[in-house]
Amino acid sequence: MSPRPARRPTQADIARLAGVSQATVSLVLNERDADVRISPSTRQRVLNVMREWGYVANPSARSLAGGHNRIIGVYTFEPVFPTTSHDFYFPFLLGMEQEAAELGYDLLLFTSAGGGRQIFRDGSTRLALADGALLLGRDPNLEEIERLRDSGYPFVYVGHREVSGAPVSYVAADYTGATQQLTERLFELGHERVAYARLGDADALPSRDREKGFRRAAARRLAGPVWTLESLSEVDGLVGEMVRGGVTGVVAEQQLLAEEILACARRRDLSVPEDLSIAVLGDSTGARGGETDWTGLVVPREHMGRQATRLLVQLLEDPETTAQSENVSCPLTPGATVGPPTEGTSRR
Amino acid sequence: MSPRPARRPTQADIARLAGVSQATVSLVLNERDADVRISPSTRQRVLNVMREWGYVANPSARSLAGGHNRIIGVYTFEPVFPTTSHDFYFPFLLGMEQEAAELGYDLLLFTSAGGGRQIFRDGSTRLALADGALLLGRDPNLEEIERLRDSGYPFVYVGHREVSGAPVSYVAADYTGATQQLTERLFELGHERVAYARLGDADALPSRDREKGFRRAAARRLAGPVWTLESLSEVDGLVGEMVRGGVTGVVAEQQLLAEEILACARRRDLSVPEDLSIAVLGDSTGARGGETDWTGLVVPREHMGRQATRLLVQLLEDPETTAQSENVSCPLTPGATVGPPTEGTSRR
DNA sequence: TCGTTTCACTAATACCTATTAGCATCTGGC
DNA sequence: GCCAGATGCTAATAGGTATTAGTGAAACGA
Repeated sequence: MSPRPARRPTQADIARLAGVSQATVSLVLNERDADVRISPSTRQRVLNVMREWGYVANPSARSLAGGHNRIIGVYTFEPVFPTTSHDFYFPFLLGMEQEAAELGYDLLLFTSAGGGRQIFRDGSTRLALADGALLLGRDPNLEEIERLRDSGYPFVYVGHREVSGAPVSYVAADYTGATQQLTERLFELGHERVAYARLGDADALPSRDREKGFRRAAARRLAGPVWTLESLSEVDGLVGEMVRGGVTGVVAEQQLLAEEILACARRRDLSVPEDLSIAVLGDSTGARGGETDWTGLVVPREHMGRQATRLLVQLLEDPETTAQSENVSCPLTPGATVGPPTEGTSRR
Repeated sequence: MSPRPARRPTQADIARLAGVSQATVSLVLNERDADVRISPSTRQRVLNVMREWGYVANPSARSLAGGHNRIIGVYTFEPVFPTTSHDFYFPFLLGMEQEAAELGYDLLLFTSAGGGRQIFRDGSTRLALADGALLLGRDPNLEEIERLRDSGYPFVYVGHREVSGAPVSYVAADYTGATQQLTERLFELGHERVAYARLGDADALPSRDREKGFRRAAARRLAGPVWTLESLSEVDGLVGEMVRGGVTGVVAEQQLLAEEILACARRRDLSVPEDLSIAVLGDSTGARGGETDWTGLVVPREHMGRQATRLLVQLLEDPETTAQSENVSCPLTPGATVGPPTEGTSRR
């Protein structure tokens, strides 16, 4: 075995040592027999020199010459740490890793972006180190996404995402469909007035998607109101209004909100699910009070990660494809917080 | 905003559109004012064209021109899936991600290697897509490691690793030190005869490291025997021998073995830790029977991941550095399975 | 012997960026 | 007017690989 080279050997080095041209080295390396003939003795000589000097092709040069590295980038709009954040991202990443492995792609995690995360810095972006990228995060910078779209760089957003101008590709959970099903379930069980409650911003897309599903299910029925609360301190008053207004079923957008509704109902000696049924539209990733068997939906994070990866590879391998959006359905969990209303509970 | 380009614009395109040279585009992009002056009007004109056409620098070209992309590869010798395997790898990955983030590097997970994993394929390796790589796995191909070493490609192995020829860099858990401490702890508590038991291969490096620690602690004492078992069915006989031989403390290499020893001791109405103290030298990653408060060591996976990443970056940023090995100490867990022997338990 | 085909390569070039010596012009001081 | 320095660029080249038109030599058949 030869002494370690001071720098990594190039094809030009191998060519000189084997007494052939650099083009021949490339042809031998890439087994281009169908196009250009190489004699067995020349081939063997080149391979021997490669092995002896530990030649490794430079992927940057390869990429520059041919265009692709089969690398998928993963960019998050928040740092993956602390751990609570990691719990949110982990199932997505798991799905992405599995699908990338099956499709023969490697994953480049953009960990270096640090605290003040920007896709573009100094006029360029590290995302371009990968053939294309998967974007995810709860509070993304829309201008950066639009700029990335305009740059022609292939990417898929994980989550429902609408931007100004031309559309972007995304894979979203079908919150609308799942919320509609849960709400219809309440009506089918005999609940006549069903309300919708959320905590915080009504304009966020996932929030609007869920409300849309609720309104669809409630279209031909006596719908209950849609409430937007600023803080948990308003929940007790809300439960009071529900009782007075004859509401026997509620669809709660966040698990935290659902838990508070449950607590207030118990304080009022209301039984759940008979006096008040509660369906929850989110599975809190920091699930702490694991005692309640909630009726609700499961956010299909792992499956979304897989789907997004598959869609991105499709975009990469067929550059004529325009922006695509796909929905992944949310499984429902039957749970114990939704059931038929008590007879005579039509408190009107 | 101009229509999306059929292909990504290059610096040559921007130069033509702005009426300057490609070199000027590069200088503007990289803010090279200290070296070459660019007038404000020219700068602005170039920046406008870049923004208008969504120019993104090609990192492959950048790398080829300048040499580094600040990417660390992560290569595992087994697929990261199924999930049991992922539980093993996850803490290492967590440490690596954190350290990479702090040092300003991105992580490239080599997911595409698939089932029949080889570092080298078709004369090249995808590892070279990264500036350097972290290797980990329980059953690596030593020839491939040696070949990689000889290629001059920078890497660090996670775990104690010895190969023929020149050494390789690695970061290992200090099993020797921790085992020595646990064994000395038994002696200090009054145990006079302490045995060592393992299940399976005595030649594996982590096994030898642990035994080494045991022998050090036992050097000036009445050491108990070192047992190597083929299967769990031999454990009952072993416990019988311990009783007859006056052994009151045992250092078990694997948690599975320790659990079986505990079960056999209970069947013989031996109390733990008084009649028989059990120290365990591994934290099973598939920890299932979480009821026992084991005295033992913690494998510092996350810390090892961090350390390996730090060492690799050191190798990358100082190419004159020779192979390094570092030990990460294993924290001890006090637990409840080790305590003073019962008075008069000197059953001899 | 001549023309055609086969064999086995190679010279040149493309890919895109960063770097730097070189050059033309202008300005200010003597 | 001459010279030195400042200003503002540019032409050329390096980095390493993949690709292909072109070429020289050998073999074969008429």
